[in-house]
Amino acid sequence: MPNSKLYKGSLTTIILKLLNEHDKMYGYEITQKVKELTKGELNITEGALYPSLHKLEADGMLDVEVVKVENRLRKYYKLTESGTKETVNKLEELQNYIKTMQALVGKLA
Amino acid sequence: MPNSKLYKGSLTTIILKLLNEHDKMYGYEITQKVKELTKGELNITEGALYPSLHKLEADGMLDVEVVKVENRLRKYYKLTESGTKETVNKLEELQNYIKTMQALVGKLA
DNA sequence: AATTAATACCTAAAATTCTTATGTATAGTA
DNA sequence: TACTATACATAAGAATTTTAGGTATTAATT
Repeated sequence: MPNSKLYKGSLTTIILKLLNEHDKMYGYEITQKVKELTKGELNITEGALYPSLHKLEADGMLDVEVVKVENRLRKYYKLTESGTKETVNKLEELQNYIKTMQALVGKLA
Repeated sequence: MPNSKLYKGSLTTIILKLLNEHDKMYGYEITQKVKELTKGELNITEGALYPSLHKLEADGMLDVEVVKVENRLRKYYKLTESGTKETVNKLEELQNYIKTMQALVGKLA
C-alpha cells in the first residue's frame, strides 16, 4: 500500500480546501475523496481526521449538521465565514512553503 | 519577522540536500545558509537542527569532523554513502508529496 | 569597561500533529 | 456466519518541532 506520510500541518489545509470546493462533506467522505483524488497515494487516517475536524469546529472554522442516512449518522461539516478566510490563508501558506522549499532544494515540480 | 513553520519531516530533507550541494557544512552554517537562501523566510532553530544532525549521524547518514577555528569548535558534517542515497530518496519523497498536494488542492506553483 | 551581538555548540520540557490500535454500531455481501 | 464497507469516536505512543534555557569565545557597540 503506497501511502505518503503527511507533512505536519498539511491535513488542516486539505480539509479546508475540500470543504471549500464541495460545500459540505462528512468525515468518512473526506477520507474517500482524498483516496480518490490521489489515486490511493494518500490515506487520511480516521485517528488524524476526526480530532482535526473537532478542532476546526472548536476554533469556529466549521459548522456541523448531524443527519441520519439509512440509519447511520453522518456529521456534515461546512466552512463558516472564518473558515473560508482561513482556507485562503492556509493555501497561501502552503504555496509559500513550496516556493521556499524550491529555493532550498531546487525545482521540484 | 516572517518565518514559515516547518512542515513535519522537511528538516531532514533540507539538511541532506544542503550537504549534498556543499560537501561539508557545520550546524551554524546550515542555519545561516537557509536564512540566506530563503531571504529570511525560514529560520531553522538550533533546538531542531542539532538533534536532527545527531540523529542523522547515529543513523549513519553523516560523518563528523571536529575542527577548531579561531578558538571555536566547529563540527563539520558530510554525507556518507548511505546519506547520499537517502538524499535521493528524501528528495523524491518531497517531489511526490508536492505532486500529491497539487492533485488535492490544485496547482500551487 | 561593560554590555550586547555574533559565532558555535548543546539539551530538556512542552506543544503539535500524526500513527497505531482500539471501540461502537449498522448494512450489505460471500 | 463472517467479512467488508460505512460512519462515528478516543487514547496511547511516536515523531518532530518550538520554546527556553545553558556554556563559551570573539567582535562590536555603548
